[in-house]
Amino acid sequence: MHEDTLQIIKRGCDELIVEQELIDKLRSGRPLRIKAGFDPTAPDLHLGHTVLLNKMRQFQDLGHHVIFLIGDFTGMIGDPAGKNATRPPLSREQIEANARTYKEQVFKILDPGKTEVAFNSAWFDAMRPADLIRLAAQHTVARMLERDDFGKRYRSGQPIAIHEFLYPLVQGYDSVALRADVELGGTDQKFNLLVGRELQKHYGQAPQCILTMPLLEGLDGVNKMSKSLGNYVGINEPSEQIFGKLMSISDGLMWRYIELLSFRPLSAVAQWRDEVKNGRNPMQIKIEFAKEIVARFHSAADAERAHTDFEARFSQGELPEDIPEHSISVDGEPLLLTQILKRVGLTASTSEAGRMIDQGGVRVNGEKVSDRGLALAKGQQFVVQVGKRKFARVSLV
RNA sequence: GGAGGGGUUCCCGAGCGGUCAAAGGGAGCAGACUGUAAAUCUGCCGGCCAUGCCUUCGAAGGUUCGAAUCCUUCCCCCUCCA
Repeated sequence: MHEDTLQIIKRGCDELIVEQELIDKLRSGRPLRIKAGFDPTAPDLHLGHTVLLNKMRQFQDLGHHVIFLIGDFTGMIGDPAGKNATRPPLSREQIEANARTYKEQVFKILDPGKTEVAFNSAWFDAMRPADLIRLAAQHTVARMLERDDFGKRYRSGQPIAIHEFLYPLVQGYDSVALRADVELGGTDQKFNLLVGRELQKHYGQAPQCILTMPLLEGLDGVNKMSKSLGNYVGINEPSEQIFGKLMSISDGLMWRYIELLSFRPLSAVAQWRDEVKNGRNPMQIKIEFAKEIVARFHSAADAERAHTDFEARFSQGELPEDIPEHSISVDGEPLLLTQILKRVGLTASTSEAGRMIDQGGVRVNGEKVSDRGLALAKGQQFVVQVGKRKFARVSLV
């Protein structure tokens, strides 16, 4: 084993269980089987996912075999989050479509030649009820309740459906089926990952090592980054969006993002911290960081462009480059601005449009609008703006 | 199977016959201030053909001039006992 292999593996991670076991496995010299599971329903990857993907990539670079597992069977259960509904299984076509989308995105980070994509329906669909009962017999309710969210919900009187207990078992069994040497996951996965170890022992395998990665906070700095909360930066987003979103995070959160997402050496990051301490504007560093990320998913040229675009737009108040265009047909009577805002999707309703006008958040061609009765006649072309970020170019025909 | 508690607007959570589109908090949005940051302050925060009208308080019926509030049935959740 190379001297710094372990250091590379451990960099940025939250916890490694059990370190000595991993050292022994690495010493064996064979390529290790590295497993990481993904939800089949969310093929829209964001920066939060890349924390894990980066780690997978590091394993690949060290010569190991990475298994990208799509939990299409697990998806029926839905990771327990207080909802007790089972989800209908996705159709074969949907799963394959999602898998394709995954690959497009994941291979921006992973090496396609060194990645095995697997689906856990492959072994669960073949399982008979008796097998499932045997699997369920490997764990106790008391141990399930050790899982933090189960325990909390149980104590506070929140419902827990039986099938939710199956989730960790199913995920753990995947490790058995794949003969995983190491499983990667977020810190929130620790319990499930540990169940994998237990099950492997029951099925006569050496238990997998567990490497947990910290969860990346979303743009709000409070909740973890997730699509449903809308606080995410998608890796497929246009470069200006990625840049802008990263610029909007708070200074404190910025350091967290740099720690988990930047590939810069830690010494360079330490230097940044010193500079800020000595009075450098943190925004400068945020720009450097945002450029690094844009360059990773687009290109260095795109990163430059996003930066200059950002300067023009916010430091000098110019209009953004790509304003969505809409044309609305008007017959005779002028159209109320509130109606236009709703139709164009800048506000959710005419009521909201009216409120926005009252609050001084609406501009037409840069002029603040204060009259919610304003109507525009056929033939007009203009740019409407709601708040700082939402724009539309409208022509009434 | 028995007894009790509960389901309120995005979330938490008050309300318990009219003054309720429903307190308070959180989230969110807009404005001021800025570095499109944070913090802070102010305002908004169901919809509409908009000084009025319509839809909402688990579901469906009913009582009443009037219901989130009372009654009936149903659905769902929790606790204790078995």
